[in-house]
Amino acid sequence: MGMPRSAVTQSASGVRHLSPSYAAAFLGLLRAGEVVDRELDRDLREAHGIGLPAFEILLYLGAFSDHGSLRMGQLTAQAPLSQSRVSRVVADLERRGLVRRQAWQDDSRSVVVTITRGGTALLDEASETHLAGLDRVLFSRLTRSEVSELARLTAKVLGDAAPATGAARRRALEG
Amino acid sequence: MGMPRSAVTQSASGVRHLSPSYAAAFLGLLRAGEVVDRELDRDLREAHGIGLPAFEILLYLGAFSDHGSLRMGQLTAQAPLSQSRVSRVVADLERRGLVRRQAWQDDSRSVVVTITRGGTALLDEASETHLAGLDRVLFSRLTRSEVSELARLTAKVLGDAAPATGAARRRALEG
DNA sequence: CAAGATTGAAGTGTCAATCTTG
DNA sequence: CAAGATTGACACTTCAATCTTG
Repeated sequence: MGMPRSAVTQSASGVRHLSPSYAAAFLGLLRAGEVVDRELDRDLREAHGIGLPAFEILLYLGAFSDHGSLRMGQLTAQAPLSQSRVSRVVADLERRGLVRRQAWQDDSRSVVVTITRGGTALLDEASETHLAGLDRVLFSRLTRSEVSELARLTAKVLGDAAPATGAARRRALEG
Repeated sequence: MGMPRSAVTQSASGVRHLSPSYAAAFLGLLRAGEVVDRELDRDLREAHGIGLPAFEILLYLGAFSDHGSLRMGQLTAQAPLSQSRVSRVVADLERRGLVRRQAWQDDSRSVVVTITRGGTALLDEASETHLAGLDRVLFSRLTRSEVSELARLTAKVLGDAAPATGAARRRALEG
């Protein structure tokens, strides 16, 4: 199985390497991901003082939770960040008064994170920045059907393997 | 211009956010890039003690240069790394005896990096690891035409903006 | 002891300042 | 002063150790 023989060629020096088309797909995927990530992160930092990871956490709390609250474990499951990273980002958000942390009633080992009024306000503003950035670096460059195709291809690449923090994510989604 | 209105919807809480299809393309691109990068980096580190950035530098020297030599500026232009990062990686490679650095004859401000015999040997081995990893995480999951399509879409996203270290890259390619 | 979360140490990367040569 | 490269200080991220509660 695996890649067809034509994917690999031999350079003058004898080193086996990828054919141009395969190299373009590989390098393109890595660099496009980097560029989009970096640009959006920079936009948010310059305009609102928070990075993309912090923005995503506010977004999960503000837009994809029932009452603006999620436990740390749930956040770790959704964000493509390690448990320790989520912990540090949330601690920073709390320092800025954008979220609140409190022990969970049912099991005080868990910590419930709740977005504050100020956090919601920042989220609203930052969402506009984020959407504008996405349009600029990604969506304005593709047709609607190309967006769908990109979604399909990347999903296929990701396959079963859950994004980034695979094991932790799967565990948390089950628990 | 930009994205169609259908790309943005309004959640119960009133926050504007991406429609599922657009979110999938965005998140998919970022996470697929991260996963592929991370896996290939780990493969190389475990098997050969060098990361993906160092591997790419050896590859440029060993497979895509005329006599195994390139100036620092040329390396910076090709690798998606900052000038300072290239400097540190090359310094590390020299410590391990995989490359050699010497002042350039024509202009001793420049440094010429040359891959050593040991570096070439490591490159040969690491290339096999790298190709196997690429097959596992990327190419075995896509058909040949999907690989082409991914290359086309990511190139479109990258557009004029040169990958990562845009300005530096363009400057160096001209000089 | 197991689960949930935090923290210390270390790796990796960037920006800005610096050093050297033209 | 400008160009090429290196270095210092700092930011971000992860792994492993730790702390607390069940």
